Amino acid sequence: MPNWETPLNEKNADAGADRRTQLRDRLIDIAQETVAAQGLDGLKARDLAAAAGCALGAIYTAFHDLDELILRVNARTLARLELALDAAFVDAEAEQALEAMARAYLSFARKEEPSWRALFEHRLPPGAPVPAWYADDRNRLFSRLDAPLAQLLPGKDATARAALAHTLFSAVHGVIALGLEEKIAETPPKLLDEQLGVLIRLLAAGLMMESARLI
Amino acid sequence: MPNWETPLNEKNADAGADRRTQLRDRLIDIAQETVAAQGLDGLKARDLAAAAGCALGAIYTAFHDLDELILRVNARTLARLELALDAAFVDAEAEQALEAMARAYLSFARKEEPSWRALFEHRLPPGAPVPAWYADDRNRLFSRLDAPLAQLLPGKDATARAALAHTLFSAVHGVIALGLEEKIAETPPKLLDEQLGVLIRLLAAGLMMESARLI
DNA sequence: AATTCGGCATGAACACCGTTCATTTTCTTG
DNA sequence: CAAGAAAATGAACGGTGTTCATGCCGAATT
Repeated sequence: MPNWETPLNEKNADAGADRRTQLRDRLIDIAQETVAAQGLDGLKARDLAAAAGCALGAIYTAFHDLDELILRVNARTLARLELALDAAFVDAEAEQALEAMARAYLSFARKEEPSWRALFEHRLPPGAPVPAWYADDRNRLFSRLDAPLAQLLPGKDATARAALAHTLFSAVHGVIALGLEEKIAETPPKLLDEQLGVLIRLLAAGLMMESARLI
Repeated sequence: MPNWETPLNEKNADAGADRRTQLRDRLIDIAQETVAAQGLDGLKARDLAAAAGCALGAIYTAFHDLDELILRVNARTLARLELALDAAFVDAEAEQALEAMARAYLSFARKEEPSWRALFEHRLPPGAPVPAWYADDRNRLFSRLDAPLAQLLPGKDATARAALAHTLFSAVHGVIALGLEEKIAETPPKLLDEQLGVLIRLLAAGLMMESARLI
């Protein structure tokens, strides 16, 4: 058991910890590039160690699992996705904001398809709980829809709005996920653009009606 | 290369082929049970051979791959799903039929969650084409929506209707998939029921408006 | 400064995976 | 019944993630 409690008075008391986080970051960087280029299945412990210039076992001094490393990579992907959604968020009309975010989501999925797929392909071992920091990162995604929905449905309370945000996001995700999935249908890009527009038009019409009913 | 072209005049000329298909069916049966109980990851070649009472190599006399076996298992799952959707298809009002099918889809996903997940978790090796027989089985799913949509939108042509069916199915699938995905949100069952209802109400309202516009 | 000592990086080794193929076994055939 | 072809077998292969006895190195002590 290391002497964590009494760090010595040296200036580089926890130099070991520094090198640890340095290695962590380097491994996450490389894993991120690997996943972006070859998908989750392209991530191999030995290749990763070779690319990072460290020993195979060193990976397991920085992370408990490869799963933990993958969650870190996915967290970064989520952060990039948030940035992409925010960039699309023109706070003009609520309806247009929702459409812009849906289009941005499709655009991101296309541009970073392997990384985006990794968000949903990865499963932790059965019984392993999702780390709180990852759940938070993910929940922030849905909250992006909150402001437009509040504008569109002022009568709804916050929890109902959060549930609706989740539902709308899931619906858009479903269309995009199955549309990009070549195994399911191989939808031509133009058709997918069009069908996403159809979905949004249908949902928007429904929201308008909902809004009218609540008034 | 076996002498397929000239089966001999014996009564059990192709006894080998019979035993082959017999073994195939037995392996699919066992794999189906395994996937239903433990998910795709629970399917191991050695366990499968042991359960079937055959040699490890015998699996590869019946199937080229484990992937091929998995596709067969998934095809059976698709067939059961089709049955479940058909059972829910009360051909009364189109809107109610669509809702009933969505509810039946959620019910099936809950009752056979590991098998249902296997439909979407499984990926064939990169570059491998999807067998035509599997693509057909999958396309039949969407076609279930065609009749209600035709009733609801008589103006739309068949290809547009097929695309719309695909879109609606995908949206419902997205809500159910992310709702059942504990990694994403752990939606309480009652809330998921409710949100599926919300989605259907929104989409139905949109379809009504679409229908009105087309007339 | 020499010497001990403790903690950490190391990569060979382990358990397990899907897949193959030399060997054995089985069956058909002349 | 013998000879040959055909098919089943499971040990072996190459690959995976993970572990842990080993040796190294830097710090503390005499």
